[in-house]
Amino acid sequence: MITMKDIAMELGINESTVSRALNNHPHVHPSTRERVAEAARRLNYRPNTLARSLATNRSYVVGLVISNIANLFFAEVTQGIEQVADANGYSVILCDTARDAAKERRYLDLLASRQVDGIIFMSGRLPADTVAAIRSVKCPVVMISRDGARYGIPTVRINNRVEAARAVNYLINLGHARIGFISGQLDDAESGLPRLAGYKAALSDAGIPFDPCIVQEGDFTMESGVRACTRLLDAVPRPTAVFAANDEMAIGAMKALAQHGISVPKDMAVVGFDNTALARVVTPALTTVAQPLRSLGSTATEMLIRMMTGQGLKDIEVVLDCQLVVRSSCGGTGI
Amino acid sequence: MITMKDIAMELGINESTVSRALNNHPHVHPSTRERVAEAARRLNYRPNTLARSLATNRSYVVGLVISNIANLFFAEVTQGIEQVADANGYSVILCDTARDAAKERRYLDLLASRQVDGIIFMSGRLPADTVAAIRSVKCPVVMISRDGARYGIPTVRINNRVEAARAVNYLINLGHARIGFISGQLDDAESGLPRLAGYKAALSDAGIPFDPCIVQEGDFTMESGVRACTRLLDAVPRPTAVFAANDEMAIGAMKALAQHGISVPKDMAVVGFDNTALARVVTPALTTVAQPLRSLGSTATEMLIRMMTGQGLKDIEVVLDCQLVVRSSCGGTGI
DNA sequence: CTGTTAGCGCGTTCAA
DNA sequence: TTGAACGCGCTAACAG
Repeated sequence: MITMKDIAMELGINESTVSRALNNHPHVHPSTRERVAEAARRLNYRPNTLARSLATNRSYVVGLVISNIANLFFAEVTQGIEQVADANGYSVILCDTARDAAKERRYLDLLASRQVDGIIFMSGRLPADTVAAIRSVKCPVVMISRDGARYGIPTVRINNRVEAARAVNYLINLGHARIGFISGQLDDAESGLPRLAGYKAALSDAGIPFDPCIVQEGDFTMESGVRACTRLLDAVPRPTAVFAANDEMAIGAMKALAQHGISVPKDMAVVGFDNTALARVVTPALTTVAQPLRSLGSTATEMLIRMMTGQGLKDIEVVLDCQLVVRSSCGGTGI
Repeated sequence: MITMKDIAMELGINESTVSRALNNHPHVHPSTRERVAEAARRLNYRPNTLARSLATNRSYVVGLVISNIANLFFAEVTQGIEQVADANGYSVILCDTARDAAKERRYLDLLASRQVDGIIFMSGRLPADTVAAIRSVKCPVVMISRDGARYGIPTVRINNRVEAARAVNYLINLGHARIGFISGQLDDAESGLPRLAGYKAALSDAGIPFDPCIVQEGDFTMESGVRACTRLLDAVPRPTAVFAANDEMAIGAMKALAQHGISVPKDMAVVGFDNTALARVVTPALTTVAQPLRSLGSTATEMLIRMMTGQGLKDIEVVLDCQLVVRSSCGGTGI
């Protein structure tokens, strides 16, 4: 490995002069600056970021703690994060926790050891010890789609209640009065309960009575969507539309409908939530509440950068809007 | 930040003794070891990995250069990589190149600056300057699904020719004699040409003449699959089966068939390639050549670790097998 | 078994 | 504008 010392010796000057020249410090003679640059090029010098970080106490690395990178939701958010991080000179260390709370804490510790300048967290629930682990890391942390603001942790999220209501209102405006709902786990304080609440609120605002018989709990998997929808089909009267708390369950619902020979959207309208690539790929293409996936990532990263550079935040919580993307599962044209 | 020096002073002993105790070196008195451990716990000591890496010249970080993390193919491979890396004490720096060759080289340079112990590369083609950039990084590199072996770079891959033939043979055994093919870009030396070659070989082995009219080139996107399949439907005689070089195009094909009222698999069998989550989610669920996605990642990482720890490799190239997963697009039962 | 010394590569004083 | 000296936190070599 070739170091600053090497190019200093090569030029018969001092190491610190090399450092200053390479880092574009103000008071270096143009000629020395040029000689240093030339020598660096010629010797194929590569700065050692580790040493620099140790000396400056800034690593230009951010940690990303995520529950499942093979899930399109996280993968798309991750892309937004990586892009903004890189554009600002930061590298991203990827930590996939597989929803294991112990692993989450281990990763937080690891990242602290690695002297990351900041952390983006979007994994798991927030029990007391996880919050404690986050606090014990001394660097800035931003959360995505979690209830971090309650603990004073800067957060980027959507308003799940409002966005779920958006979907239901759309179905109501389409003329549906009997709308089934496939929820996620109701102990999920983010995508579970709030989306159910939004469903209820929209019905209530429209004067439609709430019928628990046409609410089925799933677990965000396609298979659970199949089962939940199958149960919904037994309800009397049978719903004319189904809203699912995420796309995978909505897709499962469409599978169940296909099995029963029920045509979408002629006999049943289906709406999902998230708008990962899955939504546009299924047949018929899925109408869905589109989360701004990349924006969740990029916005969070921008917040984190402001914090890492000591610029401070206007708001501790940023709420982004979703958009209803109408596709053929609901009367749109599809691809 | 609390350092080894702090806990050394606290205990009135020497810094290096602390280091040895913390690192479980052989010759330390059990009692001092315990006192050090206790003090470390009490003071909430966290090792500074940066400093350690600088001193030992090993960072326990690997770089991952990938073209698109929001693509399920890469996301699933990435999960395999991260899992094995973490299990062996390595962290992963994620670099998303967006298929930009300049960005690839920039990232390689960055990773070298960050003193990564190794790199996994699965992005883009391999023009001379990319190969040069890879060589100029002095750490071990492993490639996935690329023609790296030709340049002496250890590689994990599948045999695209053989695996494509596997799918076509399956269709032939099902009784199909007129099998359309939707290829990827033919200038893709990995998933393009070889898969076409496998298609041709399987036909030839079965004594079925090759008809260029029922081969259409796409670009691996769903939309291109729609267009290609639409063209295939005009061929006379019309194919009874379609094989697409990846799942997205196969899904596009199924969309086109649905638009034309052609029932899958009754009137047309469809087979794809890759087996990302997309394949099991579409309706009907897609029969596909299943790449061992996580294994590609984990195997590559295991190779890399062998290299980084100086254990050497048996083979410079590891070829993994695929498996045909039969789902309802082809006569299977689907979900 | 433990202390001393030196050094990893770089940034940053403080003088000159 | 440059050089000399020191420190970042940790590991390693050599004594003792």
